[in-house]
Amino acid sequence: MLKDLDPLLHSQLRLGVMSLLLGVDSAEFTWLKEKTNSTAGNLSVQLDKLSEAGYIEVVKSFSGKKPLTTCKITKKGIKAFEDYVNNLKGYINN
Amino acid sequence: MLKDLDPLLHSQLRLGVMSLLLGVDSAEFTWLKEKTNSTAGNLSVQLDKLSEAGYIEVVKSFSGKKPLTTCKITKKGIKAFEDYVNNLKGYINN
DNA sequence: AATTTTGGTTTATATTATAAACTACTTTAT
DNA sequence: ATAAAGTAGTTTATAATATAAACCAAAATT
Repeated sequence: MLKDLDPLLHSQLRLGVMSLLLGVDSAEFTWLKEKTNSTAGNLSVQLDKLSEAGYIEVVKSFSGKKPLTTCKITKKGIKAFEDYVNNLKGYINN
Repeated sequence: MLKDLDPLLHSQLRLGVMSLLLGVDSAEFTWLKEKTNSTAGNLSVQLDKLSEAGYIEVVKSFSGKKPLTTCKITKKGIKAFEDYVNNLKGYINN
């Protein structure tokens, strides 16, 4: 039967972020912004949501004197992503 | 690169409807309601949206004296679904 | 020293999803 | 015959979500 899709992941931008984070050790805000083609505001909000869900870890530091936001997917995030993909397959495979 | 996902299909209920319709010649409202586990109101609204986009065809008739709503996916709908799935793969494969 | 750029956050608005309330008719029970 | 319950939906109000506009602080550029 059709399983429910995690609403936190069923969002183009958040799914894009998670997909990108799966492929790297960690990623900077500006890199994610470029890769996802999003606005800074939108990305900021969505990163917060993923972070509050424990799907990613966000570290705010400085690169010299400029703020630097770095994101990393968590174990919980990887699991959620895998579950999401598995459930999604019920919708798209056949 | 990550392609945009058709917002009309990127919705659990509408995607579920389309997925179900792909597997049958046509389907009744009540069958879709059961299979998708949705409320009648929500389903009604989402079927309208799919219909207005030309992704499905909705025929309202009678079964004896009871109203009968029948849905069928269109060529345009099949194409949109296929495109959606292909774009989605960019997010979930790797 | 004014302007632009960088790297964001906050907040307001537009869009979307969902459920509650309603309509219209039918069937069943009294 | 009529009241109550069921069927098959639609309309509308509300809750949730996504998105962008406005903003902030510091740094770099002209």
